[in-house]
Amino acid sequence: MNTSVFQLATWNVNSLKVRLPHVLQWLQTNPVDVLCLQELKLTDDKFPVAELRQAGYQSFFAGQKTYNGVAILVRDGNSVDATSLVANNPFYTDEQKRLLALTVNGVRVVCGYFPNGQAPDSEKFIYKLAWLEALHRWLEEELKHTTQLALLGDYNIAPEDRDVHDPAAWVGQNLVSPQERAHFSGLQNLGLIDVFRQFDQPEKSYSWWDYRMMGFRRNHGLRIDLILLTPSLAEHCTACTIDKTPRAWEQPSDHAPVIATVRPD
DNA sequence: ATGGCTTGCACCGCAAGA
Repeated sequence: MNTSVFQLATWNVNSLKVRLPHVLQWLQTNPVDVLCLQELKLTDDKFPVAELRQAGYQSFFAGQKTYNGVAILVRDGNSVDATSLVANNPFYTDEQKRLLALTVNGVRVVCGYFPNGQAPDSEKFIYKLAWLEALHRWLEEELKHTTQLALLGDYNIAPEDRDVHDPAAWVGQNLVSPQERAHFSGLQNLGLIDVFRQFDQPEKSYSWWDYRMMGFRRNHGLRIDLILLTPSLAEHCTACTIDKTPRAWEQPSDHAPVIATVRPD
Protein backbone atom coordinates (compact mmCIF):
# COMPACT_ATOMS: atom_id res chain seq x y z
CA MET A 1 0.00 0.00 0.00
CA ASN A 2 1.64 3.23 -1.18
CA THR A 3 -0.10 5.74 1.07
CA SER A 4 0.17 6.92 4.67
CA VAL A 5 -3.46 6.79 5.76
CA PHE A 6 -6.07 4.83 3.89
CA GLN A 7 -9.75 5.02 4.76
CA LEU A 8 -12.30 2.62 3.33
CA ALA A 9 -16.04 2.82 3.85
CA THR A 10 -19.22 1.02 2.85
CA TRP A 11 -22.78 2.33 2.64
CA ASN A 12 -26.00 0.76 1.39
CA VAL A 13 -27.73 3.89 0.10
CA ASN A 14 -31.11 2.36 -0.92
CA SER A 15 -31.35 4.26 -4.23
CA LEU A 16 -28.45 6.46 -5.28
CA LYS A 17 -30.88 8.70 -7.13
CA VAL A 18 -32.65 9.61 -3.90
CA ARG A 19 -29.55 9.52 -1.69
CA LEU A 20 -26.99 11.36 -3.83
CA PRO A 21 -27.33 14.56 -1.73
CA HIS A 22 -26.60 12.53 1.41
CA VAL A 23 -23.59 10.86 -0.18
CA LEU A 24 -22.16 14.21 -1.28
CA GLN A 25 -22.81 15.79 2.09
CA TRP A 26 -21.30 12.84 3.93
CA LEU A 27 -18.16 12.82 1.77
CA GLN A 28 -17.58 16.49 2.58
CA THR A 29 -17.04 15.67 6.25
CA ASN A 30 -15.77 12.12 5.64
CA PRO A 31 -13.40 12.33 2.67
CA VAL A 32 -12.62 8.61 2.69
CA ASP A 33 -10.29 7.22 0.04
CA VAL A 34 -12.68 4.46 -1.01
CA LEU A 35 -16.46 4.37 -0.63
CA CYS A 36 -18.32 1.21 -1.59
CA LEU A 37 -22.01 1.70 -2.33
CA GLN A 38 -24.81 -0.84 -2.56
CA GLU A 39 -28.42 -0.82 -3.75
CA LEU A 40 -27.91 1.86 -6.37
CA LYS A 41 -31.25 0.91 -7.96
CA LEU A 42 -30.35 2.58 -11.22
CA THR A 43 -28.92 1.70 -14.62
CA ASP A 44 -25.38 2.71 -15.56
CA ASP A 45 -26.57 5.51 -17.86
CA LYS A 46 -28.17 7.18 -14.82
CA PHE A 47 -25.10 6.98 -12.58
CA PRO A 48 -24.16 10.48 -11.30
CA VAL A 49 -20.58 10.39 -12.59
CA ALA A 50 -20.29 14.18 -13.05
CA GLU A 51 -21.57 15.12 -9.58
CA LEU A 52 -19.15 12.72 -7.90
CA ARG A 53 -16.32 13.82 -10.18
CA GLN A 54 -17.00 17.38 -9.03
CA ALA A 55 -16.73 16.16 -5.44
CA GLY A 56 -13.30 14.69 -6.17
CA TYR A 57 -14.23 11.06 -6.74
CA GLN A 58 -13.80 8.68 -9.62
CA SER A 59 -16.70 6.26 -10.04
CA PHE A 60 -16.69 2.56 -10.91
CA PHE A 61 -20.06 0.86 -10.99
CA ALA A 62 -22.24 -2.03 -12.08
CA GLY A 63 -25.91 -1.14 -12.02
CA GLN A 64 -29.24 -2.48 -13.20
CA LYS A 65 -32.81 -1.32 -13.33
CA THR A 66 -34.84 -1.12 -10.08
CA TYR A 67 -32.78 -3.48 -7.91
CA ASN A 68 -29.25 -4.10 -6.60
CA GLY A 69 -26.29 -2.31 -8.16
CA VAL A 70 -22.86 -1.66 -6.61
CA ALA A 71 -20.22 1.02 -6.96
CA ILE A 72 -16.71 1.86 -5.78
CA LEU A 73 -15.84 5.55 -5.46
CA VAL A 74 -12.15 6.45 -5.29
CA ARG A 75 -10.93 9.83 -4.12
CA ASP A 76 -8.53 11.75 -6.34
CA GLY A 77 -4.90 11.15 -5.46
CA ASN A 78 -5.27 7.42 -4.90
CA SER A 79 -3.71 5.00 -7.33
CA VAL A 80 -6.28 3.06 -9.35
CA ASP A 81 -5.62 0.24 -11.75
CA ALA A 82 -8.63 0.54 -14.05
CA THR A 83 -7.78 -2.73 -15.79
CA SER A 84 -8.31 -4.51 -12.46
CA LEU A 85 -12.05 -3.79 -12.46
CA VAL A 86 -14.21 -6.90 -12.27
CA ALA A 87 -18.01 -6.89 -12.10
CA ASN A 88 -19.70 -10.02 -10.74
CA ASN A 89 -18.15 -13.26 -9.57
CA PRO A 90 -16.33 -15.11 -12.36
CA PHE A 91 -17.30 -18.35 -10.59
CA TYR A 92 -21.03 -17.61 -10.61
CA THR A 93 -23.37 -16.58 -13.41
CA ASP A 94 -25.64 -13.95 -11.91
CA GLU A 95 -28.22 -11.66 -13.51
CA GLN A 96 -28.07 -9.48 -10.41
CA LYS A 97 -25.35 -6.86 -9.99
CA ARG A 98 -23.99 -7.51 -6.53
CA LEU A 99 -20.21 -7.61 -6.72
CA LEU A 100 -17.51 -5.24 -7.93
CA ALA A 101 -13.76 -5.55 -7.43
CA LEU A 102 -11.09 -2.90 -8.02
CA THR A 103 -7.45 -2.61 -7.01
CA VAL A 104 -6.71 0.70 -5.24
CA ASN A 105 -3.26 1.52 -3.87
CA GLY A 106 -2.42 -2.15 -4.31
CA VAL A 107 -5.36 -3.24 -2.18
CA ARG A 108 -7.91 -5.55 -3.78
CA VAL A 109 -11.20 -3.86 -2.83
CA VAL A 110 -14.32 -5.99 -3.19
CA CYS A 111 -17.72 -4.33 -2.82
CA GLY A 112 -20.61 -6.72 -2.14
CA TYR A 113 -24.35 -6.54 -1.85
CA PHE A 114 -25.11 -9.98 -0.48
CA PRO A 115 -28.56 -11.44 -1.23
CA ASN A 116 -31.20 -10.87 1.42
CA GLY A 117 -32.52 -14.42 1.34
CA GLN A 118 -36.09 -13.46 2.25
CA ALA A 119 -36.83 -16.53 4.43
CA PRO A 120 -34.99 -19.80 5.14
CA ASP A 121 -37.58 -21.85 3.25
CA SER A 122 -37.58 -19.70 0.12
CA GLU A 123 -36.03 -19.95 -3.32
CA LYS A 124 -34.19 -16.72 -2.58
CA PHE A 125 -32.53 -18.36 0.39
CA ILE A 126 -31.27 -21.18 -1.84
CA TYR A 127 -29.87 -18.51 -4.15
CA LYS A 128 -28.24 -16.75 -1.21
CA LEU A 129 -26.46 -19.91 -0.06
CA ALA A 130 -25.26 -20.71 -3.59
CA TRP A 131 -24.09 -17.11 -3.99
CA LEU A 132 -22.18 -17.29 -0.71
CA GLU A 133 -20.58 -20.56 -1.68
CA ALA A 134 -19.41 -19.09 -4.98
CA LEU A 135 -18.12 -15.96 -3.24
CA HIS A 136 -15.96 -18.14 -1.02
CA ARG A 137 -14.47 -19.89 -4.04
CA TRP A 138 -13.75 -16.61 -5.80
CA LEU A 139 -12.10 -15.01 -2.79
CA GLU A 140 -10.07 -18.14 -2.19
CA GLU A 141 -8.73 -17.70 -5.72
CA GLU A 142 -8.14 -13.95 -5.29
CA LEU A 143 -6.20 -14.60 -2.10
CA LYS A 144 -3.72 -16.74 -4.02
CA HIS A 145 -2.64 -13.54 -5.77
CA THR A 146 -2.73 -10.92 -2.98
CA THR A 147 -2.25 -10.55 0.76
CA GLN A 148 -4.10 -7.23 0.79
CA LEU A 149 -7.82 -7.71 0.25
CA ALA A 150 -10.78 -5.81 1.69
CA LEU A 151 -14.35 -7.12 1.45
CA LEU A 152 -16.79 -4.34 2.24
CA GLY A 153 -20.54 -4.27 1.91
CA ASP A 154 -24.00 -5.19 3.01
CA TYR A 155 -23.50 -8.81 4.03
CA ASN A 156 -27.13 -9.37 4.96
CA ILE A 157 -25.76 -11.59 7.73
CA ALA A 158 -25.59 -10.62 11.39
CA PRO A 159 -22.47 -12.54 12.48
CA GLU A 160 -23.37 -12.98 16.15
CA ASP A 161 -26.30 -12.52 18.51
CA ARG A 162 -24.73 -9.34 19.86
CA ASP A 163 -25.21 -7.91 16.35
CA VAL A 164 -28.99 -8.30 16.74
CA HIS A 165 -31.16 -6.02 18.88
CA ASP A 166 -33.50 -8.86 19.90
CA PRO A 167 -31.89 -12.22 19.17
CA ALA A 168 -34.83 -14.19 20.55
CA ALA A 169 -37.24 -12.50 18.15
CA TRP A 170 -34.96 -13.25 15.21
CA VAL A 171 -34.46 -16.98 15.82
CA GLY A 172 -35.33 -18.94 12.72
CA GLN A 173 -35.18 -15.96 10.38
CA ASN A 174 -32.84 -15.15 7.55
CA LEU A 175 -29.82 -12.92 8.31
CA VAL A 176 -29.15 -14.87 11.51
CA SER A 177 -29.62 -18.52 10.48
CA PRO A 178 -26.92 -21.10 11.25
CA GLN A 179 -26.45 -21.73 7.52
CA GLU A 180 -25.72 -18.07 6.79
CA ARG A 181 -23.47 -17.74 9.81
CA ALA A 182 -21.59 -20.86 8.70
CA HIS A 183 -20.85 -19.12 5.40
CA PHE A 184 -19.68 -16.08 7.32
CA SER A 185 -17.34 -18.33 9.32
CA GLY A 186 -16.12 -19.66 5.99
CA LEU A 187 -15.00 -16.18 5.02
CA GLN A 188 -13.23 -15.83 8.37
CA ASN A 189 -11.55 -19.18 7.72
CA LEU A 190 -10.02 -17.61 4.60
CA GLY A 191 -8.24 -15.29 7.05
CA LEU A 192 -10.59 -12.35 6.67
CA ILE A 193 -11.12 -10.35 9.86
CA ASP A 194 -14.25 -8.41 10.90
CA VAL A 195 -12.22 -5.37 11.99
CA PHE A 196 -15.15 -3.71 13.77
CA ARG A 197 -14.64 -6.25 16.54
CA GLN A 198 -10.93 -5.52 16.86
CA PHE A 199 -11.87 -2.43 18.85
CA ASP A 200 -13.99 -1.50 21.85
CA GLN A 201 -17.42 -0.55 20.57
CA PRO A 202 -20.57 0.85 22.11
CA GLU A 203 -23.05 -1.75 23.33
CA LYS A 204 -25.80 -2.48 20.81
CA SER A 205 -23.92 -1.23 17.77
CA TYR A 206 -25.93 -1.67 14.57
CA SER A 207 -25.68 -0.53 10.96
CA TRP A 208 -29.28 -1.04 9.79
CA TRP A 209 -32.58 -0.05 11.38
CA ASP A 210 -36.07 -0.80 10.09
CA TYR A 211 -37.89 2.18 8.66
CA ARG A 212 -41.02 0.98 10.40
CA MET A 213 -42.00 1.22 14.06
CA MET A 214 -39.40 3.91 14.78
CA GLY A 215 -36.64 1.33 14.47
CA PHE A 216 -33.81 3.86 14.57
CA ARG A 217 -35.17 5.88 17.47
CA ARG A 218 -35.59 2.69 19.50
CA ASN A 219 -32.27 1.30 18.25
CA HIS A 220 -33.98 -1.80 16.91
CA GLY A 221 -31.26 -2.72 14.47
CA LEU A 222 -28.82 -5.24 13.09
CA ARG A 223 -25.11 -5.07 12.32
CA ILE A 224 -25.01 -6.40 8.78
CA ASP A 225 -22.75 -3.86 7.02
CA LEU A 226 -19.24 -5.09 7.55
CA ILE A 227 -15.59 -4.57 6.62
CA LEU A 228 -13.42 -7.67 6.49
CA LEU A 229 -9.68 -7.32 5.93
CA THR A 230 -6.84 -9.73 5.37
CA PRO A 231 -4.37 -9.96 8.29
CA SER A 232 -1.72 -7.77 6.66
CA LEU A 233 -4.29 -4.95 6.45
CA ALA A 234 -6.10 -5.72 9.71
CA GLU A 235 -2.89 -5.47 11.72
CA HIS A 236 -2.54 -1.88 10.48
CA CYS A 237 -6.18 -1.03 11.02
CA THR A 238 -6.43 1.62 13.76
CA ALA A 239 -10.18 2.20 13.85
CA CYS A 240 -13.52 0.92 12.59
CA THR A 241 -16.69 2.84 13.29
CA ILE A 242 -20.33 3.02 12.29
CA ASP A 243 -21.42 6.57 11.51
CA LYS A 244 -25.04 6.87 12.62
CA THR A 245 -25.18 10.57 11.72
CA PRO A 246 -26.75 10.33 8.25
CA ARG A 247 -29.34 7.82 9.50
CA ALA A 248 -30.86 10.73 11.43
CA TRP A 249 -30.99 13.04 8.40
CA GLU A 250 -34.22 13.69 6.58
CA GLN A 251 -35.25 10.93 4.15
CA PRO A 252 -32.33 8.64 5.09
CA SER A 253 -31.16 5.28 3.87
CA ASP A 254 -32.07 2.55 6.35
CA HIS A 255 -28.33 1.71 6.54
CA ALA A 256 -25.48 3.70 8.08
CA PRO A 257 -21.97 3.94 6.64
CA VAL A 258 -19.11 1.96 8.20
CA ILE A 259 -15.53 3.25 8.04
CA ALA A 260 -12.17 1.53 8.54
CA THR A 261 -8.89 3.41 8.91
CA VAL A 262 -5.65 1.68 7.92
CA ARG A 263 -2.23 3.17 8.70
CA PRO A 264 0.69 1.13 7.36
CA ASP A 265 3.88 1.30 9.47
C1' DA B 1 -50.59 -7.65 15.91
C1' DT B 2 -47.53 -11.29 9.70
C1' DG B 3 -48.54 -5.02 10.00
C1' DG B 4 -45.67 -1.28 10.59
C1' DC B 5 -41.82 2.32 5.93
C1' DT B 6 -39.38 3.32 1.57
C1' DT B 7 -38.26 2.73 -3.23
C1' DG B 8 -39.10 1.87 -8.16
C1' DC B 9 -42.29 0.92 -11.70
C1' DA B 10 -46.27 1.26 -13.51
C1' DC B 11 -50.22 2.57 -12.86
C1' DC B 12 -54.52 4.17 -9.69
C1' DG B 13 -51.36 -1.26 -6.23
C1' DC B 14 -47.54 -4.09 -6.59
C1' DA B 15 -42.86 -6.50 -5.26
C1' DA B 16 -38.87 -6.25 -2.47
C1' DG B 17 -36.12 -5.08 1.18
C1' DA B 18 -34.16 -6.94 6.26
